Amino acid sequence: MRYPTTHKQDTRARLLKTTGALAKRQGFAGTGVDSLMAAAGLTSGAFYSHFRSKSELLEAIVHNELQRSGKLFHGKSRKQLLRIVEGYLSPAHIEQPETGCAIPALAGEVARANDATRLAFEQGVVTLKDSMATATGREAEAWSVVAQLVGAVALARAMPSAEVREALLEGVLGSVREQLGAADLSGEAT
Amino acid sequence: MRYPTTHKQDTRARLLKTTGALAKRQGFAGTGVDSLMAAAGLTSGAFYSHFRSKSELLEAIVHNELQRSGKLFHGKSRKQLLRIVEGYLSPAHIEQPETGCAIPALAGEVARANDATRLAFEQGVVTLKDSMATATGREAEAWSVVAQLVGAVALARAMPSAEVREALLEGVLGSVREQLGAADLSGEAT
DNA sequence: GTCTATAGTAAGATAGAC
DNA sequence: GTCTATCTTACTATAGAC
Repeated sequence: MRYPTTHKQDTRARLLKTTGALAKRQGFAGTGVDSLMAAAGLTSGAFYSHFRSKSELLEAIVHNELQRSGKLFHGKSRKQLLRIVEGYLSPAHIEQPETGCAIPALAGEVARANDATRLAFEQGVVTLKDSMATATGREAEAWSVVAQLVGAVALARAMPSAEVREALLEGVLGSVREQLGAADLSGEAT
Repeated sequence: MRYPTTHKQDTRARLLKTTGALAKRQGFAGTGVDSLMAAAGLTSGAFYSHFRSKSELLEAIVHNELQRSGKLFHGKSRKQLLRIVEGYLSPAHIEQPETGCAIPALAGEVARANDATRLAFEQGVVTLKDSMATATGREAEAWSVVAQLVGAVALARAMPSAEVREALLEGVLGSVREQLGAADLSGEAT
């Protein structure tokens, strides 16, 4: 029985989505090929028709996820960026890593991954920084904002107390608001 | 043959040091009990005389490491904090996670650990934030500084290009300098 | 307290049927 | 392209000798 020619790329796209979500929630190293494939309704035997190894999957996930994140921030106005940042620093984003940004969720594992994976990660992060720079003006300040966002989410997810988490998120949000120039938004277009 | 009564606690201290270093470099989940014990010159059989499980070890490592970090920042003057921050954001710290701060190195794994581990982590982070608050004045700004430090190190370790890493570290350092009030350090004691 | 040996499980990856 | 079955290796954890 033949499969339609689009079947493989469709399956690959589905795999990237489901395995990306699992990796962001449970960690990539901590999730076996078996579980990764089961999440997409397949068995581990089929895995190697799509990826040569598990580390190649991580590379594909990072590429896919950071491209998605990049598009979310790209070309946005100062006002729109502020909205996105508010969502980024929200309790909902802390509690749902599987649908959230891959950068804080996977940074630790990417640091120990191969060059191709780290390069894909870097390109995504730089794109994000560039988007931020359209609002901050200065490059240096854009890096400061990106580091704050990533650090805040990574920290908040590791801390059990809701009060502490909220103090952290609120503090960082206030600081980022200033850096994005929220003060002079009143008479600005979209 | 009897061991001196201090032997067990000495060994435990040594274990916390060596396994902490390994966990910070290779990741905790990615390092087997065998390797962890071998790093201290012991075999895996002896592990369970010191810890009831591997997750109990993580808890002990986090407790030990964050207490160490806490002491490094505690009671320091604005000027001293600035020095420490410069080291924190240095290429040396990025390249040597095993001797560095456990917070960016282990945050991802702690986020998926048990409550006791996450609580120990949180207490360490709050202590660090409190130390920062002596220099920033405002609590919110102290959180901003802590998030920036952690985010910058986590990101830098995952990015392969030295140029990009340095732009990130420099940008964040400049921002943190301002928040720590580096401008008015001229006529200040120690 | 530490060793060797091992139980039991789960991992990454491959082979061959359909 | 996906399945089941399996190889090999590594893991956490335990048992018993010293």
